[in-house]
Amino acid sequence: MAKKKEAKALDTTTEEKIKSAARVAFHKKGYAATRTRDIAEEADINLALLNYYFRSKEKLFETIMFETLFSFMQNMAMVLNDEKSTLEKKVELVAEKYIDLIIKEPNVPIFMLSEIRNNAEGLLEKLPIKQLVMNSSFFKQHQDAVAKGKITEPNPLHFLMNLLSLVVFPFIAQPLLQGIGGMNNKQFNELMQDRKKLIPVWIKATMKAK
Amino acid sequence: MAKKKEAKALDTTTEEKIKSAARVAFHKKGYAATRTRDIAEEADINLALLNYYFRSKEKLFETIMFETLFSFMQNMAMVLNDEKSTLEKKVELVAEKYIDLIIKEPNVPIFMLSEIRNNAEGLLEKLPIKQLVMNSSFFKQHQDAVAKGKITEPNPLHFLMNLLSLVVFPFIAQPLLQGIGGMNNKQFNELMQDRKKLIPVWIKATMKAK
DNA sequence: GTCTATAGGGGGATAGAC
DNA sequence: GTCTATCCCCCTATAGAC
Repeated sequence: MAKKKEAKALDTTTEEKIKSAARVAFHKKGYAATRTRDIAEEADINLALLNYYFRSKEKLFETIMFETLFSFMQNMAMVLNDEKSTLEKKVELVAEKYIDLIIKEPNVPIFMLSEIRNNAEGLLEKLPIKQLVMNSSFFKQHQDAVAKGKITEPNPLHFLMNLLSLVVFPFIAQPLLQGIGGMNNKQFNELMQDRKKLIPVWIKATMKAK
Repeated sequence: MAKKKEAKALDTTTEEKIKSAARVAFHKKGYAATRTRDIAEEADINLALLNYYFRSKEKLFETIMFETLFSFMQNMAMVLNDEKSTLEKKVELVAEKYIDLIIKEPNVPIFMLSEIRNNAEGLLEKLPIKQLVMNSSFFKQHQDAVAKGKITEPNPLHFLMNLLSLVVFPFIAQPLLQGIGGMNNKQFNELMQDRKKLIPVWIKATMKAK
């Protein structure tokens, strides 16, 4: 008793150091292309320690993957289930919050979606993502708006897809878009900042479109 | 002289068999997670032959990657540069054509974008993607429309991003969306079929939004 | 808990016969 | 061109000292 909870400041415990290094590596290169040696080196510990703490590369990956998915869902849930905000406000919040979030961690979306694709059943069945979305205030408000004739397309999945598409896709295609537009990272991020304001306007326009 | 161009029917030459198997494997699992042994087995040839034809896994990958990117760009160029179609018509064509294309090969978008991310400079500098888009009829028509006050947001990159986002992203997030919506593949594809008609309507709505 | 050293296996590539 | 057999490196995981 003395070692376990000492360093909670910035570099944290050994276990946390390993997880931080693993998170960066897995998010950047995915499971297959990441080597445990790189993680150990980046965490500034020995390779054996990694297995001491996490038993195997796969277990370590599962830990990181679960935390990444969980954090994503938690953020999502917070916005979609806020009973006090209108549907329009929720759209604004999703755009603003996720654009900020992804600018900080631009590799997370493609990482998540790639790895989910490799292991679809396994990963998703453990998290109650379906209920989270289908029972959300967001979905109820969408149904109301459809009933009142404020939204023409009745399928809420299209609405959610459109919102996520406009927010997330540009980051997934970032290198391609920078190639097309001749932009550096700073210019690209400025473009994404624009979208915080633009996406809610566009989404609103699609609601009444026919 | 007699072996090289005999089988052009369906299963094609040995080289083509290897490429077909490699294409499927790489598209599905990416470079790192694909084993040359799997490709050889799937192509129904010996592992040594793979190296005889392509010298290395990496060279084989580059071949597949280049062809995939080239095919994508060629399709893009054909639509964006058709001088005879209006901007609205081009939007319709992109939606229709790419949704059909991606339903047939649902792994290609995330494959392309993942691997581009791993090797951004190298892969994109070889293809004239910037000129292709920036000099396209599509971009000129967009500029015209902006000048005539028919489109409020003047940056053509936003326009292109929005179109590609709405078309491509749902496929990238397919397993997640199927999880949320409780859909099987057939139901998902039907939803994508809807979008062929819906996306042009939505895009048109965003043009005039403010 | 942390290290060094090494076992053990998998995967890419090649030698050489046919 | 195509095969079998094999090399050899690299990576994960573990044994065992401290």
